[in-house]
Amino acid sequence: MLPDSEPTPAAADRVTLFADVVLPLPLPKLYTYRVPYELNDQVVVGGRVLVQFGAKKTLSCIVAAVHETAPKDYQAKYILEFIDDAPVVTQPQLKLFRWIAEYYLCTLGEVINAALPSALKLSSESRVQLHPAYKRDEHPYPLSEQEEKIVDALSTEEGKALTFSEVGEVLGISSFHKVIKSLMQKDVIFLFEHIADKFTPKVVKKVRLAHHFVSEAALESLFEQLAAKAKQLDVLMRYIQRVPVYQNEHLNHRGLEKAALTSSPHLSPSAVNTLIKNGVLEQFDQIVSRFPMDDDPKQQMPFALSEGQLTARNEVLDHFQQKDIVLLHGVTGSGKTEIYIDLIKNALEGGGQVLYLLPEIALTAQIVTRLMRVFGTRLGVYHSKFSDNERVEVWNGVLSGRFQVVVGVRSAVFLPFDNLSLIVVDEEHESSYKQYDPAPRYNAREVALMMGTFQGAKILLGSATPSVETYYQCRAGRWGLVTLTKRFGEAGLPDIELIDTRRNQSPGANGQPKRPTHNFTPELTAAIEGRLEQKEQVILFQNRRGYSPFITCLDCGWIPKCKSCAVSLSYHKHAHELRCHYCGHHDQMPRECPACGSMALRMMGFGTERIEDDLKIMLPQAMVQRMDLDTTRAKNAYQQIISDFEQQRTNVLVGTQMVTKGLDFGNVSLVGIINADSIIHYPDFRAHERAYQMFVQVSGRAGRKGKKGKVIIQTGDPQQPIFDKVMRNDYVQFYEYELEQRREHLYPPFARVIKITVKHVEERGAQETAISLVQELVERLGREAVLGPEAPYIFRIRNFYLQEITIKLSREHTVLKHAKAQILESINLIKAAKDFKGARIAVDVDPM
DNA sequence: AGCACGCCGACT
DNA sequence: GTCGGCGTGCTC
Repeated sequence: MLPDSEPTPAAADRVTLFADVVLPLPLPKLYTYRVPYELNDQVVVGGRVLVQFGAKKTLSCIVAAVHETAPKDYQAKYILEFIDDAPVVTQPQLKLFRWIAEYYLCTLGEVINAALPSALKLSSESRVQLHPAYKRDEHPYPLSEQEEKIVDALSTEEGKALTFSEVGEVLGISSFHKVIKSLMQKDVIFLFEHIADKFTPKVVKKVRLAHHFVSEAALESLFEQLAAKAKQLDVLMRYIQRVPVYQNEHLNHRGLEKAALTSSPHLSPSAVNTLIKNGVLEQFDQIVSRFPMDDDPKQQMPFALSEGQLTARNEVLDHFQQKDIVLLHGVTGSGKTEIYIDLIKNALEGGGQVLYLLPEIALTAQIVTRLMRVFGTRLGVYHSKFSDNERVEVWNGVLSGRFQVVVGVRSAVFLPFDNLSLIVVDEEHESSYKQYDPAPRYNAREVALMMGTFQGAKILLGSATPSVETYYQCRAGRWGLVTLTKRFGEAGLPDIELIDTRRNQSPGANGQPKRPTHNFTPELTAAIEGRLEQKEQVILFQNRRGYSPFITCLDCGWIPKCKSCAVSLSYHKHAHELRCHYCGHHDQMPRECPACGSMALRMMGFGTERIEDDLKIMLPQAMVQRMDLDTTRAKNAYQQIISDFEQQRTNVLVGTQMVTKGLDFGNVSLVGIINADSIIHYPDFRAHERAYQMFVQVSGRAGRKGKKGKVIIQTGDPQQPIFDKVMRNDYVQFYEYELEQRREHLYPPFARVIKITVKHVEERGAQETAISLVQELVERLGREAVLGPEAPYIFRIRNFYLQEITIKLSREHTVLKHAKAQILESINLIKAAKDFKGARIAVDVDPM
């Protein structure tokens, strides 16, 4: 920066820079601000700046571009402040984010919002301060009691400032705005915006021996002085035991965590404090990483790949010579993880970064621990249960090069990699790679593929049940394919048995088949019992949580429904309440029917809670644990359940989808699917694919480490062709059948699908908006490309009525790009028309 | 997303 | 007569 006194350069030399910034708001455009001349050399693309937006708001945003073109139609405002001197978002990231926004039809602001840990998004907070001209004694207006309190609080020191919430605390009330307003009118205080970095480093309290005691003589006399103070002596002894101060004064300087002295039961915390007070120990703070650097890195676990794994690894490497993308199709339990680890090591030796993506739920301690053992502190983990501060540390660790390997869930694709050489996408078929609700509705697998292209990285996709789209690319020869057919350690694939639940059904009073009243067929019960006797473990899969999906009044047929969604309320026995699984609304369980007063309320259908309950009654010796959304909400609950099952403290695990994914237990010999029908009957072109994947994946949990497992599938319709393919374990046959279906009905991979959802508080509003939107779309894309509008099965969620429009497009890139522009145009047209004001329109590219 | 501007009902 | 409801349009 130039000092004020220096003459400014001649006008001709003086460049005026403008910065296009991304605001953290869902606005379609970038906004152009002017760079103050003195700060020209400070502006950095990817750095954060502070700007005034609108009349009131001060926002921090990311600089996306710097140029010299002054906007024609308006006067650009000045950038207020530069926050970073180095980019927080790198150039490769910006390029990727732009691609995401373009491909998934959302704004760059939405991508940035999803990408940055919220601690990197600065927030401005209003604060108040005493007016510099205010003098208490000379002030003309009288102040109220509350106003006096605020003035007192602000007068404690020069320039003291309070946030709004602190003002609320001082007053002890929450309605403080009036008081602030009045004080401002009287010119007692003024308001200003304070920008706070939300990231807080982790600090530990440490203690060390005061400098002048670090000698044998000094210590001896200290011990004499403390001879009568046993508690203090204990503390001191422990300290010297842990920190050998004689050997190395430097060790004393590094000190010891205070907690190490205060947490032990026979050491007195107050004695520690007394020592600090008397100057024997010094207390100090140290900033530490949330991911501790291991002082002595654990031994690298040497492991040898089996012959089959070795061959597969070499095949992958061979393919990488010509192709950038390879699918590793390995049956469950074939040991794909070891191959990944070997390839990651290989990639790291070449000096590049590695990203290892996992679907949300499979990110178990299991895999992380295995990777930790090999990669030690070079490994970063990025996970949805991480706190914001932890995320920022991983982000910065990638930027600084500390983390060369990152294991993470879908949002890990946003991390600031700039030199990726390998991306592993494990369980590539998983739908949790696709973000559903807030935009950006991206698929991390697709983003990873694009990232690979941009950074020249190789991509390894892995799955036992690859998505049809992926397998199609391999068959077409564009991507490499490596197949592992043998299970690791000679374990055979499990036997699969179908049990017909209809056969077990007694006919109802009028001869009609009743709803199933049993969730366990005798075959399943006997099998579970048999396995428990053998001290083996069992996994039961039921795709519904809660106790029962709905309840009904036997006298009048009343069924409780959610007041904001078109679904019945599920009964949760544990909480004894009715819950909506779509909006979270919950009601008390009624004692009697609110419609007719009858007491005959009956639970209908079976959720995981009920399976757990019934099993405990049927087989009291079984130790049953349930794993679903309700039991895994706490931060470590998931891990706890897994480790209990792993250590065989529990022997039956009942759960939803969670139990199907990536878990790896040695002693499970039986897997039961309680009700397969609910999985198959789903109104969606991917229903069969999803069902196939789910059955094969959950079956894969049975029988490992040399034991042959068994799978029991309960269904009311054993003739379904899908069972045949699951039982033969013939992926290729499934694929070919499914591909023909897709070809015939023109679905992916033969077409690209874009789903548009129109939401409106009124049913008519949703319908009319959707119809008009379809008209616009048909005009631009042709009749055959546009399907709908149609109300989805659950046609109302959170008080919004829904209408869906499905667009099918040719895969050709230029056509696709053009079509997306047309779609945006249609939507903007509809949004601008005032008849459709209340409508919200969401676009989902490649829905899952 | 906010927030200001603006045009119609229930209050002093 | 005003206060305030929230519809719509703009923010560099």
